[in-house]
Amino acid sequence: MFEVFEQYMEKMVPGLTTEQVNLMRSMCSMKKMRKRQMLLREGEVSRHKIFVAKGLLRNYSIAENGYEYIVRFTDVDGWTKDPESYYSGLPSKYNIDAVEPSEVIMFTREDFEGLKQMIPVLAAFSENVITANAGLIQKRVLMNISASAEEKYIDFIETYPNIFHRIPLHMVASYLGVSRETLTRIRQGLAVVTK
Amino acid sequence: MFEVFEQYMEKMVPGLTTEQVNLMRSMCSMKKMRKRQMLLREGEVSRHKIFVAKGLLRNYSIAENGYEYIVRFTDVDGWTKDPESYYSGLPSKYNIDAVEPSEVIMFTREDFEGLKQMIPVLAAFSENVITANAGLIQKRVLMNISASAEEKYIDFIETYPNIFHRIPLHMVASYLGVSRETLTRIRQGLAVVTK
DNA sequence: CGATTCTTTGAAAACAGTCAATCTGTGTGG
DNA sequence: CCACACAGATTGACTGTTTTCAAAGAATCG
Repeated sequence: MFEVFEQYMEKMVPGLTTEQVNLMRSMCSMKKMRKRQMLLREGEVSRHKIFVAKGLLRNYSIAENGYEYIVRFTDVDGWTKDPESYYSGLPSKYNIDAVEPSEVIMFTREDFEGLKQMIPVLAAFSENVITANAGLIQKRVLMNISASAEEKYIDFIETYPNIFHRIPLHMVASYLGVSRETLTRIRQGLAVVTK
Repeated sequence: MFEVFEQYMEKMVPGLTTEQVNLMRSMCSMKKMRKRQMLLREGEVSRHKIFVAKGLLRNYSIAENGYEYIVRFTDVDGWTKDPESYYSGLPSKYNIDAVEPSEVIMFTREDFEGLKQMIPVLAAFSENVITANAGLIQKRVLMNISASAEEKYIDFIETYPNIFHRIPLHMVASYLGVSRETLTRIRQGLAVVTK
């Protein structure tokens, strides 16, 4: 499982030495997850940076009416956490679970801070990851406030071509903030045009 | 103008020495902005971290139909940039301008990276700022996909009590992704209840 | 004051959500 | 191997929210 992370880090952080990788290995925890298994529950504190080595995770919130709203998917080679709880140390309002059987590598905040002290290039890299994510989420906000349901759907399948076909339709709907039924109709409208 | 920044840094980064603050002063650029003055135009590269010492900034995108969609406000003691362009070095798709007469302190990416090397606590602090912002924007996405126009408006005035009364209604509408007219009607509905 | 800029109003139309029923595929246990 | 349960997807009718368009009414600023 760690090899995926190792290759990712070597690709993303060119100057990284073998000793530094081994240091990271000694500080991380690994976890295999079956489908639907939870990694963070509402009420718990998000204490880890989570790297996805295999599978697909989702961050979601459960509303009072029981509906699940998906705020984020994290595919292989991506990082996730609940930034709010991670930053504040307060209980999270979100959940994280596995959409597919998955494998993750995790670092507690304390350990990762220590690693950044010991591996200077890691600090810059870490900020880059978060900044890149911020760019993506800003784009998403823009779609949310400016686009129709159909445009949002098209944008989603273009932005995440490797995700949309792996998840059930109702999760796409939940991610877009659209009802299942509306999404069904949108897809049929598009299918006619495509034919 | 720098005093605001100095006080902010002393509050947020307790261990910071006077020499380190002076080092930051020597690396920054300052700018006074009149209302509507642009700080980043679509097509330019977002090269700076921007700290707001006074006033209020907005990040927005201009759609093909000419509408402006506001993806973010940055009040005093906040940081902004276009993360996508800042990260990639490619031209930005967004604009940043001043909603009020403002004063900003800016660091180029190169200079800030250098400062982080020289001031270790700065790296951790910087990541914290970005993480805290990520938490806020995640909450916003959740509102976007789960809430009605009225709920979004209420959430906005609760989340940003110091911003909503300083900006024209149509900017609130633009930020929420709602038409001006709808927002007018929502406010009147709420006003009746309040009376 | 005159010119923007901003806000409100009303009526019609488009859009998306809800509800209830049905359909489809998948997998499990008898 | 079949029957059944279950999760997921679709359909139609209806309802409700939000947008659009057009016009007019405040408010603000030089």
